[in-house]
Amino acid sequence: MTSKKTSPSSRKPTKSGSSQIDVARLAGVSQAAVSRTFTPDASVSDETRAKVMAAVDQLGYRPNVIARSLVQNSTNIIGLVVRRFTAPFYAYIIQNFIKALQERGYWALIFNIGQSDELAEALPAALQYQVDGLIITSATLSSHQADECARAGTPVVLFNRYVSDGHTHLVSCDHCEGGRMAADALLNTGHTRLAYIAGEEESSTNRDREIGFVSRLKEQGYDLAFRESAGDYNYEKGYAAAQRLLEREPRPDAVFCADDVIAMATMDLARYKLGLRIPEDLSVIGFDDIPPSARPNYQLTTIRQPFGRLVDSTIDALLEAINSPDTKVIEKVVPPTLTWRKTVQKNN
Amino acid sequence: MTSKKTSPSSRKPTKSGSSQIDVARLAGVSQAAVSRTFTPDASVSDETRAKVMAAVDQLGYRPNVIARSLVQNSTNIIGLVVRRFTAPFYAYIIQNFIKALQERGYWALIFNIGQSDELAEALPAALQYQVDGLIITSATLSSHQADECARAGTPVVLFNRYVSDGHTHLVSCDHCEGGRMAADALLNTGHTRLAYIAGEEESSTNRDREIGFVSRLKEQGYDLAFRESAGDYNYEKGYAAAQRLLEREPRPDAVFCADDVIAMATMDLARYKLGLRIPEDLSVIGFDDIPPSARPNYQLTTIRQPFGRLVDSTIDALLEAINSPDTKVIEKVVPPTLTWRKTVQKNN
DNA sequence: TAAGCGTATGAATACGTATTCAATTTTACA
DNA sequence: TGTAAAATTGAATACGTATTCATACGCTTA
Repeated sequence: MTSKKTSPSSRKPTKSGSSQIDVARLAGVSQAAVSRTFTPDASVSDETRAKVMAAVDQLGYRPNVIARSLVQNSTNIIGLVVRRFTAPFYAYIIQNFIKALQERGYWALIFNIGQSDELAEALPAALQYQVDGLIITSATLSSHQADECARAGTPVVLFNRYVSDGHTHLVSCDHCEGGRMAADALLNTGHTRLAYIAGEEESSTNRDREIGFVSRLKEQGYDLAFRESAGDYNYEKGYAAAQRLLEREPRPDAVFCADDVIAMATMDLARYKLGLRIPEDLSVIGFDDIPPSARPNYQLTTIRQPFGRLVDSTIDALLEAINSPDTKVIEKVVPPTLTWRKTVQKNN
Repeated sequence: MTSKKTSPSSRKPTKSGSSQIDVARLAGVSQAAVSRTFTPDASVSDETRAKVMAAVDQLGYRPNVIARSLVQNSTNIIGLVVRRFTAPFYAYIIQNFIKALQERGYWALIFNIGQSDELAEALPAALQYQVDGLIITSATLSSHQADECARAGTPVVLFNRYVSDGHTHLVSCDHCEGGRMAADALLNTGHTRLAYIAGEEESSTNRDREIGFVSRLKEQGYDLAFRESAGDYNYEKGYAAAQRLLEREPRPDAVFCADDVIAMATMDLARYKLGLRIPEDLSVIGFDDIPPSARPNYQLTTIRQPFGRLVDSTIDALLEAINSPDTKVIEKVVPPTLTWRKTVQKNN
């Protein structure tokens, strides 16, 4: 029983914790035996396993996942690049991602970016951490960045950004179709003076929603009579935009808001500042169907992004790409649905 | 130039990416030289650094942080154990944690738990990932769990849970004091029939807020005339609790809600279901001061938890514990402030 | 009892990096 | 120009684990 190797007590003072070697010594077996005890389907006798576990308990040993990751070339960590963290829709999405990943044995390393271009800093960091895969929400990958990921062998799935370059996996709600559904909902109920309040102008989600909305109006022989821009998906800015919109004469009789938060701001302004009745004096339709939209005093009619399907599809796509690296590019577009509540006037 | 060592192309097919050895070969230097090029303050000549960087560019090499973590015994990852992820207050807190950590060179590995007892699963996972430290929100650490962290040498800071066992670092808002402030605010404005709507009964935050509120009432010679419980920090349950509360006769003239979400639900019910005016017919005071409370149609008077100070203090405490492991137990209690808006009647 | 085969085991090696140590080169100063 | 000091370099080693390979063991079957 030589003691040439460093003992736990002679390590750096910061971290204690024993290794498989320590366990092996105490149990009177080899380090390999300890490793096998923690490896499913490995060949270990009940006897050695028992000896090992006894030593494990005594030392309070816990496997070092970092070391395992190094040799197995897989961390079981998924990088989650995230913007607009506190926006209700994304708060739900992110939580669902994390939960769904955990259920499949992965953990989420979060990269919070303020602006889309901060992706340039987050991406290298994620790759250096050897994440098994990457989910990017609300930001676009430049072709250079996509290359970097490819070189690192790290699969990426874009969430709710549609960029069909034939190289990047993506899962997105069909925002364009959602815009069309909103148009249909308003036209079929007899509205004629239609308005759109935009969210973040630079985002593809905003663009697609507007394109779908306007193109359907044209198809039916209508024009977009009013347009205002909040400039961001944000209650305060939405409130201000609604104010600019509704002080015009004549007023629109229906407004499609780029998301539910803006829609709620519009409703609050219309009702409590301008004294308008909804939907009698003004119809409002939103996008997302976040939980607050169902509250009694909103009862917002809105285009629903199907949370669950979006999250599941994204994770499925990512795991597929991880497990079969040569899989062809996945571009999944999920249709939204219309949640009909009480903010669109029916009997026009 | 022997080729005994495995070349990148003969590795597992899943991940490519070159190592320092590949770079060293191409640059005609030793692996140590490459390592030093990426180590701040290491001694490398401009010449070799240049050769190395050229090879790095050519190969698209990127350091493997996992391998570095193994040898340096430090991952630069902080585990963030989180509940009630989508509650607005926590969404903001979590985002701020992540941002503040990133600014200090750390990354957040998220562990989402549904119930407090799921900590039992999350904790071992976090420790196995060799996180440098752990922040636990809205959940309590059993003494056994605290022991496990101590054995692993992983510092822990509890956020907004007060358990003075003399062993666990913690940072918390002074919820008890917040309750007292709410009581003062209502009593000083002449209210006499006071109510409390509880949130999650099992949580220490709810308990402390109520204790502070009630004890101050007693001090001033008043009793808590009404009590209802939502059972959770949640709009729908808050709405239902408010309904039970406000159908009683005589009604309270002021209600302290365990958090802003419940307060908003109470306001909505009172105004739009019962036709009450706020604050003329009913005063409402909340807790947290989340951004929506400032919206024009709420203008909620509320006890503010100082986001920034809480987050900074928590991270300071954690980094302190990481860098000087023998630091004595930190128990930082941050006082709340009163944000006076328009939901408490003044002229009684 | 002997042959045969599956099962258990430990030694050795690899993963990609940082760091110590000794040797070498360069610089600074007289 | 010579010498001491400083800066640079590469070989070797360590971090904690999984895994290959060869060996030793135990059991079944004839």
